[in-house]
Amino acid sequence: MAYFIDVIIPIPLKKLFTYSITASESDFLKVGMRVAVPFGKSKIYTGIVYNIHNQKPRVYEAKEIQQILDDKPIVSEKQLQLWQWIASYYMCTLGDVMRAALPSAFILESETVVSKNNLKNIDESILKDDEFLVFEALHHQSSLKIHDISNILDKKNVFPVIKRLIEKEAISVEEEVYEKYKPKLVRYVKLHAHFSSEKALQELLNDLSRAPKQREVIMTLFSVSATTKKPVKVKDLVNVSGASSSIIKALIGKNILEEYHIQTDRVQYSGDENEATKNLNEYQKTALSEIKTAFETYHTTLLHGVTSSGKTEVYVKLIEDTIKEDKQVLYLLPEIALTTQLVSRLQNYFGEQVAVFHSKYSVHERVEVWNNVLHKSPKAKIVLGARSSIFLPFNNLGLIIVDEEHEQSFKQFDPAPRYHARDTAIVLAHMHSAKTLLGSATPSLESYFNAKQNKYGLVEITKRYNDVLMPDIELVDIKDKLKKKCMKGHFSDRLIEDMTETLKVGHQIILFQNRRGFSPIIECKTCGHSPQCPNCDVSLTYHQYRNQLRCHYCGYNSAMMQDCVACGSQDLDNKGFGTEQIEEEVKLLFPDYKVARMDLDTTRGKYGYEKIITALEQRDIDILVGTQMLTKGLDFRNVKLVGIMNADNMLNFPDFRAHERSFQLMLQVSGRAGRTEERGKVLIQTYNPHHNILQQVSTNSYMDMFNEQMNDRYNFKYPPVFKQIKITLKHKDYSRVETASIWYAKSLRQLFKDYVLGPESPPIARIRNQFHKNILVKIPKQQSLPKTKEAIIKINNSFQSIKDFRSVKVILNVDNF
DNA sequence: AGCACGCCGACT
DNA sequence: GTCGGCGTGCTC
Repeated sequence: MAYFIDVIIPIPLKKLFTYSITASESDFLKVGMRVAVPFGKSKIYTGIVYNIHNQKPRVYEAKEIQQILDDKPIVSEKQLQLWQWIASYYMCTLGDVMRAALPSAFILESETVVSKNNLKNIDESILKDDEFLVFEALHHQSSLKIHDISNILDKKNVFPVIKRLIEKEAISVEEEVYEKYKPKLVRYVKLHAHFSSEKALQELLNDLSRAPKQREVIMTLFSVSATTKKPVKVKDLVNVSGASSSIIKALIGKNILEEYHIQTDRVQYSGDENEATKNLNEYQKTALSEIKTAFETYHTTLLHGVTSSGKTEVYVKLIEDTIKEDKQVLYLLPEIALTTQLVSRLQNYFGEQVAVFHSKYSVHERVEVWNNVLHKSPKAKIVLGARSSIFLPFNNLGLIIVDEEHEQSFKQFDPAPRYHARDTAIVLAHMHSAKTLLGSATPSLESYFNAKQNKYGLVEITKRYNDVLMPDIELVDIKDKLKKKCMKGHFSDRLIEDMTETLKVGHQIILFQNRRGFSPIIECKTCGHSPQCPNCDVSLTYHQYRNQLRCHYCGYNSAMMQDCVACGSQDLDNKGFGTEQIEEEVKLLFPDYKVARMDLDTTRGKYGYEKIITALEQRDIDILVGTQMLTKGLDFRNVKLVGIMNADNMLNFPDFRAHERSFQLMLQVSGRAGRTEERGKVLIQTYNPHHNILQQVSTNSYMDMFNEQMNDRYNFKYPPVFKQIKITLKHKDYSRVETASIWYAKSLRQLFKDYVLGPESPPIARIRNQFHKNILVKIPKQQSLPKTKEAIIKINNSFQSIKDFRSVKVILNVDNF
């Protein structure tokens, strides 16, 4: 009997690939293990075993696998089920899901390594210039990677050169597979076994009397191991004894000390004993018992609690209950809200049972968390993580909490799988018969709608913790202020007045401006020219601190010019404004206070974000200017005033969710004001104070907003009333995408009639030199979603088979909001 | 996604 | 006449 396996390979290809294995390999292999398989002419990929069978492929000869990489599955059957669900729901391949799901250290790829052929003497005169360069380099270095060679030759396609060198038998190539994960080893020392007897030890100490330093080290080793009663780390021994590591090396060399390594976790929690969880107030208690009751009927419950109502404490109680039953908890948060603040808060209660998982962790750290979850380690009973943590190998989930449920960053937009972590989490919970709790002060319309439709349970907390009042929100009409000449730059007299007052009593201020950089448009006052990105259809944004013009879509940058490139005039004007400019103006208005800025540009790096938060907490900052980063569930005790510089640019954003988002954003920023005792103040500057959303924000009326927005969604057939799939086509040639998208939309219309919108060019029609076209398919509730997707896939296949359209990139985005 | 193959323009 | 551009097709 012949044996075969079907394997998932991390490339965006629909199919699984079949490889042949031996009988003994088939005994050993299990679904979910990794295998290294040859793919194409020369590549070796990591594949996940999807199934094991005896069906010989008919039309091709299956290759043999190269190597088995695990002795136990690293992916469980439940996970593969989830992968399958994601692939079919979000219309992508299993390979796409695999790429997103596994820590990159698990996905080994081969690299071509070039080395000199020593078996033959080469007459260097037969080599051409570039061939000689490579050959020469191999005299200095035993092996070269493709990347090195392209550096040496300074061109990207180096394969022809390599090919010729192989033909001349000057070099040989090999595919090398790297294990990217290396366990972290810590060096320990102990006394060598032959000094275990009293007598031998005495002799040793006598022998060492003429080497006092070494003797000292041995004595220290004794005292350290006597006090700690634990193995002694080389590092500790060096620290305590004050001896240099060369002395220890000498002792190891003389076989007096023995060196050994123990694998340790890179991520370690070192903290105090666990703190008892806090007692809940009346509202929290009610909420908790309501959630528990809701869970008896519903798999998923929405907790709608106003900002600063103490939702976290409620979560903590639920977590406590779940781990008492010896089940795992997944606590999902938007990436940016995963701060030390929250992590340490949870660690105070649950100590080292809390594991953290997010994108700023190194590949090594991620592998360790993965393994801890897989092996049901007590170190990973509670996983606190960003959206990708839904892929961890849970085997016994009891509860998933999705905090800040309304955050759009739970949805992955760019590479496939374009999944929504909140929705995937609910599916994941189902698979484990676990419960999901969604929490937010400003729930997304879809979740609140689901709760209203009785699909989810609904629990509300309407009071803030300690009965602090909701902040007082005031709208400032800047159109009026401009007319009356009461504006200083972007600041109204009202805002300046309140800022002065707040600073005087020693409180802090947050200013919110939803746009980074200094000013989005530079315009020549003489000819009206404004510099554009060469790759995208957008104006370049001026960033003052580097005196640069930058594109926020492709990252293009150039130095700021002195005069207009079109007419040479020096009269350049800034239009619009960003965080940088606000920061600048605040510094001029309040020169005696410390001002800082928090946006993408100031928070790069692993701790960039935390530095600012800590500074604010320690009151090293009086006024913080920032983008929406500020909104993410942070607890700033001393902030009493929040200023929203311009509410209009977000309200006018061309997206059906712009109003809902603006409401959420403004209420969330407002929530930063006055979180303890005193009531906070919020000033919203706007040209249009009568806008319904602004009225709803100022009166904190979620229900009004919900009802009004839902009405629009019914009328205009938008989610959550309708489902939708967005199809984006990209190509560098405009007329090509245009014809392609017209063809695509026409085919869709034959099936879905008026529920197809477009094709339309998005507001920014060209990004990274690719022209975009969007088509939107709206799906009424009664229409089958799987069947709709099938039909779209069919159309997509016919599209791909048209020669002219093959080069057009198609992106399918399910629930593109 | 890679990567090879194959067909056309611009250089020695 | 070769080198190297990228359009096209395949990968178990």
